[in-house]
Amino acid sequence: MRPRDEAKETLILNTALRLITQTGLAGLKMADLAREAGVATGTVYIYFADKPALIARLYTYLLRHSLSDLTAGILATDPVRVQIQKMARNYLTENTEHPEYNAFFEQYFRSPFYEETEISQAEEQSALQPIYDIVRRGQAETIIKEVNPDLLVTLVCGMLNELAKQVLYTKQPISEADWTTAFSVLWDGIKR
Amino acid sequence: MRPRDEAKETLILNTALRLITQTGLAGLKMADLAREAGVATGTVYIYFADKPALIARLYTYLLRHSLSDLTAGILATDPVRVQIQKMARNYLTENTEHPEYNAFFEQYFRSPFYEETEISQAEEQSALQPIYDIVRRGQAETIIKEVNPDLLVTLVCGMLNELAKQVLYTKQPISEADWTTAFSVLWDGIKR
Amino acid sequence: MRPRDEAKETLILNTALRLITQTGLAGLKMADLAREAGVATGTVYIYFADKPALIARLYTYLLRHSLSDLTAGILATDPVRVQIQKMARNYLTENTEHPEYNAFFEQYFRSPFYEETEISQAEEQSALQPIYDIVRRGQAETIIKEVNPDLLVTLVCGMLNELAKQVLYTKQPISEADWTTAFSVLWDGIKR
Amino acid sequence: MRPRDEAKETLILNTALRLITQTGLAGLKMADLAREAGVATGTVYIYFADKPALIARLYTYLLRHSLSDLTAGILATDPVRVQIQKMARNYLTENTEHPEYNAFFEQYFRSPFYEETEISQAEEQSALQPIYDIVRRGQAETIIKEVNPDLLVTLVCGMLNELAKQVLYTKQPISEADWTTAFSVLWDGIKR
DNA sequence: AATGAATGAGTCTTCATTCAT
DNA sequence: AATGAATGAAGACTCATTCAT
Repeated sequence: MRPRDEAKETLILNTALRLITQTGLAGLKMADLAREAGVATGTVYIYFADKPALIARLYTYLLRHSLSDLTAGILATDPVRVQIQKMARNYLTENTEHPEYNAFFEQYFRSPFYEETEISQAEEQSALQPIYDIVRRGQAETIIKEVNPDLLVTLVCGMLNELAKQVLYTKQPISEADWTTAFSVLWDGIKR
Repeated sequence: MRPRDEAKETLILNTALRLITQTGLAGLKMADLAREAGVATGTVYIYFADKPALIARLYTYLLRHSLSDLTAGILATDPVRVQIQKMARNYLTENTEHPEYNAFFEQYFRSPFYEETEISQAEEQSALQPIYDIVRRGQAETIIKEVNPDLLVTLVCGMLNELAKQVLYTKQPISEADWTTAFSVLWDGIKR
Repeated sequence: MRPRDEAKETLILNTALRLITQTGLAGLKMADLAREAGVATGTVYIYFADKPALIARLYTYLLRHSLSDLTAGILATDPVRVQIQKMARNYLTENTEHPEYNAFFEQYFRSPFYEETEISQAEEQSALQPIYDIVRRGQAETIIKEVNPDLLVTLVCGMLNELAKQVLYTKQPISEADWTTAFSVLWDGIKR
Repeated sequence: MRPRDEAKETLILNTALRLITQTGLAGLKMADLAREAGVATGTVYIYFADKPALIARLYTYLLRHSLSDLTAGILATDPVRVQIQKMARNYLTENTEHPEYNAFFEQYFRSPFYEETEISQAEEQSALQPIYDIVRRGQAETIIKEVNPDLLVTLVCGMLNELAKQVLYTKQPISEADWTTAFSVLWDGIKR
């Protein structure tokens, strides 16, 4: 017998993401997905129980991959300000280079698929953990405002998300000058 | 022969908006819409050629009706900081009390319906005009950072949008303490 | 608007029965049914929620029609023996002339559709009521064995069902001589 | 190279019979059958060309194995009445304890699988031979009605089949009192 | 011979749109 | 203009059968 191809699940998920980016979550058709992935329709149903299950799996899959290298290039010896700057830049880069991820998330939360599934909030939380860690460290060092970390993370992510959207719409990479400005707004906003 | 009922068109649009907020743009079914609006299915097709036309009409309709009260309560004599605080609060309230608007827009841009429409960006821009006006005044008074206003508006709107989402997801109105904190981040970020 | 055609439901049920007789319950396809009934596929779903609902409805429909004229030609003044003979003959005729009914029932009870549905036993019982009535009268007149009526009805129906099957398989109507014999076995079996 | 495993074929047939009893002939899925039998899907196709072949094989298999013990416990010295009573009891027991047989046969004849098969009626007839033998003896001894034996056997089997069904549906074994009653109806029906 | 992943034709069901009233 | 029954193309999912290992 043919061994169950572990890579095929990933192949299907990536193909799904690509199609969703092109045609929207609502436009995803199982037959298209199968054809694009180079498998038969039935094969998709070997790996995923049904369409909602596929979408839910795609969600957790992207969650794990989207924010995975948020800490890239950050040194433990970096001062808090530098760490936050690097991480913010990573976050922006991630969102700019993989706009599909956010595009999917936004659609998913508004879709009929969202309510149906039981997905651990924990997973979602853990992805943002590195951000919380630095915020806490900054507060401990009395560098960052001593307020609810959830609120700070919300505001900072909001700025970066909107910035990423802007980059996407204008289709122009952000200039170094603009990035410097943006980070100064971010940092002045959260520092003590 | 009764004339084409203007109020009925509005009724259908408002019903559509409500349903889209509940079930998503993709989940909107013409039969549901008709039933909820209290008319027959065929009647919807008297006022709108087809589903894409309905959605496009809803888009322009909302564009004209959203963000309308951004300047409410603002006095010309208020100092810049107060004006911005009031306007930010208005913006947040608007987004929190009328989440349908953003919910619709977010979905619309990602949907297959978007490609089909020919609508001027200009209209959208004008809604944000009061924000630009105050930013420029603040810069003239050397109170706000002397940088690209687009960037500032982007970052500020990003913060407020994310905050509004938070309010919606937790279904808890924002506390005064949190609002004070949020505005301090916003203001410290943009002030000179 | 077109008024909802009351006869269409019956048309679909009768068409379904015909197709099931030809191809078996498992062979019934909704598209075939629609085509044969001369309506669109979707129309079937206006009158019946789904396939199981259609089958369940067909069951109660046939139940009501199958044993409806069991008492045809029976006079209140007939003696018990004559009443039973007439009713037995009616029952046999019914089963012979409408073999589809029994064919459907037999398949229905064994099918995956059966378990799913909630159908009142009461309905089923009431169809056999005329038989029970006569049995009770016969017992009251001390003409029929004083035993559990359920058992008597079971045995008598068993004889007649098998006889009907025989008629169907041989495709020969039962001779008067055979009927006389059959009824003598039936009557001698239940009489005191 | 292992030889074609005779026991495995029987295992598959018995598993098929069990599943058909539970879910109906139409509900039998080859994948379920394989799993329940503890073999791979493909293995089933080594022993049987396809689903119709499997069903046809099951039919002849059951024909040979059912109704086997109809004469168990019957002594040549028993009077006709006792022989018939014992045989009727055997028949009832057989049908009650092996409802799968009748369940399968009833469905098989109605199914699309039936048309395809070429099987001699003769084989079926021979199983009922012992019943015919006793009936003839009873008629020779002028104890049983001097009528067409086919008709008598039909009626008697009809009673017993219906009784067996009753037992199955109520899931209660028949009481001795009920059996006595049932046999009295049977015997009074056929005796001179 | 045995395995079970893969296949894809075949079904059920939905829903935007039409049309007779 | 209004109605809602009817339409049928389109899409999700199943399952008998094949085939690479």
